[in-house]
Amino acid sequence: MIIEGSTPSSTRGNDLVKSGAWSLPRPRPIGPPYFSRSQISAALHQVGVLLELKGANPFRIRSYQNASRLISGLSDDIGELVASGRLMDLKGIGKGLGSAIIQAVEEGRWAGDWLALHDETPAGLIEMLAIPGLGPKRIKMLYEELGVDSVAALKSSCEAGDVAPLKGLGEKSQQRMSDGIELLSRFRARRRLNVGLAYGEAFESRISQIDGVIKAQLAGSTRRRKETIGDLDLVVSALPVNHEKVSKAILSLPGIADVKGAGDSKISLILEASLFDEEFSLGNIDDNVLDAIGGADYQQLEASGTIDAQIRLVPPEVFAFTLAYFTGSKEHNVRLRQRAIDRGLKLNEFGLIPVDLAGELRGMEAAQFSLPAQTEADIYRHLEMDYVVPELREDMGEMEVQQLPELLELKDVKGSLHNHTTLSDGEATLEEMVDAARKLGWEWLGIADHSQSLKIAHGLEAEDLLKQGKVIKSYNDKFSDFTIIHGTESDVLEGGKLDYSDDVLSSLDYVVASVHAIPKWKNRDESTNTEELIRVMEHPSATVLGHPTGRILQGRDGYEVDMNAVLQAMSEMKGSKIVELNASPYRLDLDWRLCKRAKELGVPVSINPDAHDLRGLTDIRYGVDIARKGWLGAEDVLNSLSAGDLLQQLAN
DNA sequence: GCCGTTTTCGGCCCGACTGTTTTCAGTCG
Repeated sequence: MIIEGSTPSSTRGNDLVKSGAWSLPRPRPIGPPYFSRSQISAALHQVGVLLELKGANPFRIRSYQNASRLISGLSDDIGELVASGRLMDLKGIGKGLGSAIIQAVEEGRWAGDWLALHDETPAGLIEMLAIPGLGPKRIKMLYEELGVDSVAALKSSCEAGDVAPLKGLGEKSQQRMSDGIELLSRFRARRRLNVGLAYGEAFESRISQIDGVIKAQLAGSTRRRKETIGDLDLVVSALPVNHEKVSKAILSLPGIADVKGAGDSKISLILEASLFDEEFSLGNIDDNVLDAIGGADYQQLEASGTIDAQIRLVPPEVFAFTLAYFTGSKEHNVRLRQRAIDRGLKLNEFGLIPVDLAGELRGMEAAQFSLPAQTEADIYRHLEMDYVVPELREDMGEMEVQQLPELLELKDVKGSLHNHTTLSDGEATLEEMVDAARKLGWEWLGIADHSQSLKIAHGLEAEDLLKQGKVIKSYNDKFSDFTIIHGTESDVLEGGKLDYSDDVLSSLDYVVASVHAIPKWKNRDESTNTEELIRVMEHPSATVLGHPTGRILQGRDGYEVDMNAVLQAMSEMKGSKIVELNASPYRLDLDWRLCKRAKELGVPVSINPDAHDLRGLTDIRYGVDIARKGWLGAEDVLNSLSAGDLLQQLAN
């Protein structure tokens, strides 16, 4: 496979591989456009992987992968982009890819060579890419030499000893493949941000306490606060004289299930839950979410799961460079290196080195000529840039923008709107939830229990909802230092209608409109869903669009919906229409890539833990992480408002 | 397959680790 950064590669835990949906997407019945942006992106990705297995030119493969990423990150409508002829203005889309995409979008037909690639590649080869240590070149060889075309066939070839005699392989490689197949059967998908942070912070803390360690810092996608984490990256600073000792100490820490490799500067491990002092616990999960991620077996599965970790051991003067290198996304790092090159400098994990000084020297040897950097901010300063916080290092505009925004912080949060109590499917009473919110230092709390139609979550009858309103009013009359704000999470009903009568709805401070009939919505096409969401939000009482796509991370994809169009429509509606950023680590929906879009359109964001118990309120931290990643500042979210200002805005 | 203020060909990031080798290929991030 070609060289990859810290973004998920085609070889590991890819959704397309996992679901077995490995064929080119089918066109819509009517068009153009016959394909959506995400379908085009998926097709490019697939073709890239198939080209790897065929042994194509690595740079050609990279073109497909770059294009896939480029297309998936667009905010423009793909149909419009094609129709207006702007597609080929994109850097990375040339004649070849451009014409293939145009043909697909305008005529609903994939390029002939793309289809041929699918036909000639056995599906089992794609499956084999998931085996650690096995890449496209060896898969190709195994297929050509032994006819191995599936994981099962590879297993028997290993057992028969047919693999070891092949050129470039041996007993150890054969054993490694056998072990890899065994590992595949263990839970090895990407993990959600909260799980990655739990492992990462615990491991970081353990390494920090090792004698001789100057500093240990979590890097990688966890530090960037991606919604899911492939593996952990840690950078450890220690004097070279201590490296051997520190390395030994790391390898003897608890929680290590396996050592994949250990050298002077790099240790590669598999961690398991025995890393934690206390028993690994998930906290309360609402039933709706639990269903989507595997039901009752899930807790067990999560507790027996593993996570890979890479540790880099470096001398102190190199630490900032290595930290930056293993924190930035591949794309951000490419841009940074280019910026360095433009200034006659070479940037890598060892330093920022003037090209004319280093000459032919490489790696650590060249690093002795590096410009000095105590912190990452020093590196950005050398490159004549403002410091870019880790969350923004995604090449999503941070390299071009004149001034980076001042981002939201957890301390800016004064409350959150969407939370549940025991009246519907919560685990804590109204009073308990309010106490917990006060302890977090909040000034207000929104209560939005489920509405009557959602029987499975004990949705409130109108009468009970109004009664709850009276209890809340008497509380608010009694206390002046805290305000409860009364709403509902109204189910979105057939035809884009809201639950409860208009009278009942208009008596509330706000209404979160949420789709729960996920199977039905997943069975419909994008335009129907998009129209229906827009129709819901046009209801005068609808204030907040709850978990906008219904996705459950690592559980199910959301329904198809053009969120750009929904946000655009919301920005043009009368009154205050707000989009939720659901802070539950199982959802993190609105996606961070769309937070930036909401900000540009002036649609306010409400970060909501959707708490079903006391601990659930603290999920707000993941919402703040994702909001920061989506470029949001305190002024872009409702959570930073005082209760009075919030009520005034909701009354609009 | 893409790109170009070294522009239509030749480069496209590159270092660590492993297992196979005796100088390197494959994998990984």
